[in-house]
Amino acid sequence: MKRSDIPYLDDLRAFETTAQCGTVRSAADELSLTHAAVSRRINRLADMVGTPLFERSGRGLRLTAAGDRLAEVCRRSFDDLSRTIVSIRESQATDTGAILLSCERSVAMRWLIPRLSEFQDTHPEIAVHLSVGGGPVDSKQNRATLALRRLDFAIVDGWSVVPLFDETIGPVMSPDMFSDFEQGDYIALGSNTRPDAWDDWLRRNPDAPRPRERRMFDHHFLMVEAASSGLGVGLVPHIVALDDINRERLTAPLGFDPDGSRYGVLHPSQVPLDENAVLLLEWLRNRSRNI
Amino acid sequence: MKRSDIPYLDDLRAFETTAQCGTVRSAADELSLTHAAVSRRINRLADMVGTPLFERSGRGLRLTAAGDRLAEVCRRSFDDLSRTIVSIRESQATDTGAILLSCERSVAMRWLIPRLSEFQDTHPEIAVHLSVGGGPVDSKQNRATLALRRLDFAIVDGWSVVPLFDETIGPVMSPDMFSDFEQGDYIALGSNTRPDAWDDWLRRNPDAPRPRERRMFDHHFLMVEAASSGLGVGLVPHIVALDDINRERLTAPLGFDPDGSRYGVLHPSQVPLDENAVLLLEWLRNRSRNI
DNA sequence: CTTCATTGGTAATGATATATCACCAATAAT
DNA sequence: ATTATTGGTGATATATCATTACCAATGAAG
Repeated sequence: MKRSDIPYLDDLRAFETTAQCGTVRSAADELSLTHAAVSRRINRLADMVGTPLFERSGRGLRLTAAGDRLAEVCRRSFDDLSRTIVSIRESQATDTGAILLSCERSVAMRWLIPRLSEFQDTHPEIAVHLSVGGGPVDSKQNRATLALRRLDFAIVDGWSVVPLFDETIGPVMSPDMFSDFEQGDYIALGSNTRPDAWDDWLRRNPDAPRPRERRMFDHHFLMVEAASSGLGVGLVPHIVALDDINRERLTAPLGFDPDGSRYGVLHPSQVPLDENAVLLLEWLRNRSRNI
Repeated sequence: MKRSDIPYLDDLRAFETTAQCGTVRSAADELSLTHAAVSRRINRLADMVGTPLFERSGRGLRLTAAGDRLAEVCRRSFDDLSRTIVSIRESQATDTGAILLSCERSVAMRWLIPRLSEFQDTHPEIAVHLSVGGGPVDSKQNRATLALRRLDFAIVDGWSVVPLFDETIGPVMSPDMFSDFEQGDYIALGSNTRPDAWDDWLRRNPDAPRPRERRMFDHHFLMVEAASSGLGVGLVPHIVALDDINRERLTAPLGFDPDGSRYGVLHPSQVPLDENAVLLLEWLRNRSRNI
């Protein structure tokens, strides 16, 4: 993902504050600025996005649809950042001895957390701090952390990789939607995090029934939830659908095909893993053997 | 939440790029800056956070534990922002006629989405675009949107509120953890989004068994998932635990008590709701009648 | 209808922030 | 020992940006 699309935070903050306050002038008060400064920032942001964020309504402003979406993402992101920063400020050196395990959100929710209690039962003395986040690992070297990742990026020097299993993806749906799916009477559910997933899959599976319609979600895990709730057919990794298939909340009539990528655990190769981390790593390998 | 804890985006971006690249100099190249500028930004950010984000390692840097956490939040937030911005750029006027329904993440996943298919079955012609996000509603007036919210903030002028139900919260756990809970041999699972939830609840329920330990998650829905997976006892709103209780994946031995707040649907009062939105609103009221 | 207090938008200017250019110290490889 | 890296820092020139004026448009009050 290119980051060239990110404007200045100060612009975003001015915009978000204005969205909350409702008027430029009250936002300016809140930010200890003049309304002129706020106005400039908002306009520059709108230029950058390519769409007006506000439209005039009487003597005030109202958000456009695009502005509404952006405002909500801003608020969430700022909340996340703010919360993490105060949390870091407070929890100085609280994490003594804990293992930091980083993992993608969907995998954490649908695979890791449901199995983690087993590990905790056998090793109650080991504290595992779970940190959600995917994508390339952050730096050449960071803390003695394990990172469970989809290996779709270049491995940075200084990290060791323990491969776990191949990623396989396939269409999944609520069992009572199977006949609709066979007849091509289904909505394809996608996520904006992997926008080309359906196109790629349909190209590789020319005989599969074509979707009647498409529907995008902002997050992968919302899409999975929507699939198990019968809103349509989701294209998901096997690992994420596993438990719901066993519970018969989902079926995968066409099975799962490898998409080339694989999952693995990354850890810094310079610093040797401590014994707790080795235990967790071994447990991860065992648990993922039959996927 | 005060937003005074948010530093400049340019600092965050310099930090995040450095975390990804591994060295200040390569990050400076990427950002078309000199290494001096990047170094300054990182140091200022570290001052703001109150903790060193990097520590020297040979001639390079490595993230500290705090830096690691912050880097991951930065990456996620930037990805989110970047993705929505390009998505807004592309999808100009794609959302014609769709209802925008905004809803908190946890409630969307554990309550709304599982029920939404029912609404879609009876009204397949109505497209509902779901947008996750909670907290105060953004502007005095925005699009013809419905927002399902916990009403723990001041209602802005220009919005109408349709109350739905009172919020009740209570401790929930996997059924086989019940005896441990009774004996006070349990881990209290909390989320950083509502850090005082357990303290408040324990104060209001002095006879309830006290937790042996605490464990915080970065997000509410991770905590709920951890509770149903048997990692401990979560303190969650009834609406979020409802389905898992019916499926007997969770029990709530002490039931749920009102915590003073309530849920409702917000919509702009100036613009009249179109008929589709009225249908959705009515459906929401019916579905939430027995909570 | 007029007046007045709002609203947001904009051009020019001066204050502020900041990137650069030097340096330096420390490390690693040759 | 030498050289090419790394990151850090002080002074200065630069460029950003907030302010101060203004203006147009709207809505309420008289």
